[in-house]
Amino acid sequence: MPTAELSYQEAKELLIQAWGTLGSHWGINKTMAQIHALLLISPESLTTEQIMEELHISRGNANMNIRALMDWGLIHKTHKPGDRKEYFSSEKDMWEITRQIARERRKRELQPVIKVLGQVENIKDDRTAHTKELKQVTKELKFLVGKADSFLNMVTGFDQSRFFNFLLRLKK
Amino acid sequence: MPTAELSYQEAKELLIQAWGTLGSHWGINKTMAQIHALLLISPESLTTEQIMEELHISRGNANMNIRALMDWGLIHKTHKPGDRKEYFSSEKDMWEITRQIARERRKRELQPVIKVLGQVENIKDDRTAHTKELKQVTKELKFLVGKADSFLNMVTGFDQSRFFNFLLRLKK
DNA sequence: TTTTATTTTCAGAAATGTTTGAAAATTAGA
DNA sequence: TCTAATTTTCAAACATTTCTGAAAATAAAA
Repeated sequence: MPTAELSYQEAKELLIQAWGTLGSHWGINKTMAQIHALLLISPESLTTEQIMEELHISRGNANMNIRALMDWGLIHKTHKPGDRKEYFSSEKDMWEITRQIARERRKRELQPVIKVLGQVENIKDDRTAHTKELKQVTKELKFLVGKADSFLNMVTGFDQSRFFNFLLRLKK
Repeated sequence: MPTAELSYQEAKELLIQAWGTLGSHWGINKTMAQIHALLLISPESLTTEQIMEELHISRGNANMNIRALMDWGLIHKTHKPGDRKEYFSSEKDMWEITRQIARERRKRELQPVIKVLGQVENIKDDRTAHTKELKQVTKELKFLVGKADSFLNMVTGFDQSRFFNFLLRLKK
C-alpha cells in the first residue's frame, strides 16, 4: 500500500506533534517543543498572538514557554519597524541547534550529576561488602557520565564540516 | 574547605537521589530509578519485600516498577533453591547498561520519529514558501535524527574499548 | 503627562502521572 | 485435588506539573 500524500496542514500537525513527543522524552515540555517546531517551519517570524492562535494555547502558557526557549538559546526576539509587537524566530541551522542543545544539557544535567558522584566516591571505607560495591559502582558511573560529558563538549566545539566528517566515519 | 567524608548511608541516599534526577531527564520515573540504583549497589539480589521495605513503597508500586525495569532489560529475575520468592538483581556491567539503554531509546524514541518524518517529507509540493520551508526543515531534521540513530546503533554493536578508541580518534 | 498596546505574573483550575492497598489471579507444594 | 505463599491488577487517592485568564506591570505613543 503506497503512503498517501499529505496536505500541508496535515504534515504540519504531524511534525509539531512528533517534535513535541520527542521533546517530552528530553526534559522539554510538550508546548515548548511545539512552539519550537512551529517557529522552525515558519518562513516568517511570529508574534505571541499568532503562536497562541496556531497552537490553541493561552497567553500565559505561550509567554512562559517562549521565555524558556529563549533561555535555551533556541529562539530569538526580533522587532519590525513601526510595529510595537515582539516577533519570534527560530535558529534555522540544524547543526547550530544541535550544538546549543548539547551545551545546555551538559550544563543542566551532566555536570550536577558528576559533582554528586565525586562526593559519593569520597565515602569512608569501612571495608564492608556494601561499601565496596557502592564505591565500585560510583567509580564506573562517574567514568561513563564523564565520557558522555566529553562527547557533548566535543560536539559544541566542532564546526559543521568537522561534524560531517564525523558522520561519514560513523557509517562504519 | 575540604569536603567531609560521607557515611555509607549518606552516600547511598545521595547516589539514589542523583540517579533519580538523571533518570527523570530520561523518561524514567523516580521509583524506577531508585529501585535500579538500589539493586545496582546491592551485592546480593533482593526480593520485592526487601525493596518495598528499603524504599518505603507499596507492593503495587514496587511490582509495577520492577516490571518496567525488566522491560528495559536493566534487571533480571532469579530464584534461590528451596525458596519460592523471586529475587531481583541489576546488570552490573556499566557498559552493558549503556548499550541496553541505547538499544531501548532507539526503539522507543528515535525510530517512531524517523517514521513520522518520512511521512511528512512526502507532502504534496504546492510551491508555496510554507511548504518549501516545511520540506527543507523536515529533510534536515530527518538527516540529523537518522545520524543519532546510527550513533546509538553503533554503541549497541561495539564493545567498550572499541567504542572509546573510536571516540579518541575523533578528538583531533 | 495620560492613554493605549503589549508583556509578564501568578493563584487557582485542569490535566497528567504516581502510589496505595486490597482483592483477584497465579503458582508450587502437600 | 486443595491450601498457602506469592505475584499481579486496578480503582481510587494523592501528588505533581502544566495551563488558563484576568490583573498588574511595563513600555511606547500621543
